[in-house]
Amino acid sequence: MDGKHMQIGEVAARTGLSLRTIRHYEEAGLVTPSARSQGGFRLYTETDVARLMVIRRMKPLGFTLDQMGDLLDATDRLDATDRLDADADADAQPEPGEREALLGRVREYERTAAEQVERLRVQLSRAEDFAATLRARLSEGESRRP
Amino acid sequence: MDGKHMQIGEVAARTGLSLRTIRHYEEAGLVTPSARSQGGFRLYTETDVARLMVIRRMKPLGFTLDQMGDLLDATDRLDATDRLDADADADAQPEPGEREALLGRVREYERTAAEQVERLRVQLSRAEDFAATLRARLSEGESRRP
DNA sequence: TTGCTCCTCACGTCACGTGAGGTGGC
DNA sequence: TTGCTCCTCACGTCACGTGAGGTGGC
Repeated sequence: MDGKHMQIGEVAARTGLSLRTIRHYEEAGLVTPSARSQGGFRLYTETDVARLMVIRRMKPLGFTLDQMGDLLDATDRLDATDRLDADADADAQPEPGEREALLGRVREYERTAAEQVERLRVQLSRAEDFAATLRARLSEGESRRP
Repeated sequence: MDGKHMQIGEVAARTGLSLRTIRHYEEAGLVTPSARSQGGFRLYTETDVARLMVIRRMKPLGFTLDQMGDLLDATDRLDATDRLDADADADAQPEPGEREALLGRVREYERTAAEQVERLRVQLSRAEDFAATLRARLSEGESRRP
């Protein structure tokens, strides 16, 4: 542990994800550890952990792993073209249409994300409603035999 | 359709559940249709629909179907003992411990329901957080090439 | 008879959980 | 050498989705 690379256990503790889940995300192509030890242990960087945290934030929105992978890919590419712009390396500019296509993909996800937030709000209010009903049923039941 | 019995399609429309889901809940022992037509069509009453709505309200809380069945069973029995009390039919009183046991079970579910509501709140705020990040990323990306 | 609704298998899927049996590394 | 952490299969599970092939009922 040199502060640069973490084993999967530490990553799990920090992200709140299970080892199996982290490995599953790797199988699904979402987050590949930046390195492996000679013995085959997965070694993660802060960047890897950040990526896992993004996924964790997305999960409640009900996206499939494929969709999350697609969105991560789009934002990665967008970041890459941004960096090319910053470098002002005219020869390395991406194709003119790509940037717009990427933004369009991300916009789509932003739209459905907003929808899913609404859906979550509905679920939350339903859940609160249910919890209140349970409490009412309980106090009613408890008052029957004082 | 005489207003008393509904076929599964109407129940699905009213509850927002799929036909498959309603049948699945039946397999799991949660809601059995009150009757069948001669041809084998499932026929539901308003009570059946109400039960399905309860399940729908519970779903966001992340209970398993088994737990929902257990809770529905407990509240059903509680309602039954309440009705016995009301009838004042002394011979038909439930065993003395049963009522307390049932209330205990319901209390447990009420406790975890409250916990899950908290969990949902966390998820909602994470989701909002993520949606906001996406929006920020988008307006940043859009302003790069005006 | 034609449609639409429903029926029962039964296999598929998604996101992991859960061992089984084995090895790395301080 | 002992522990603890990690590894790769690989099967299991939960809550349904999705046909396949067939029938009910206005």
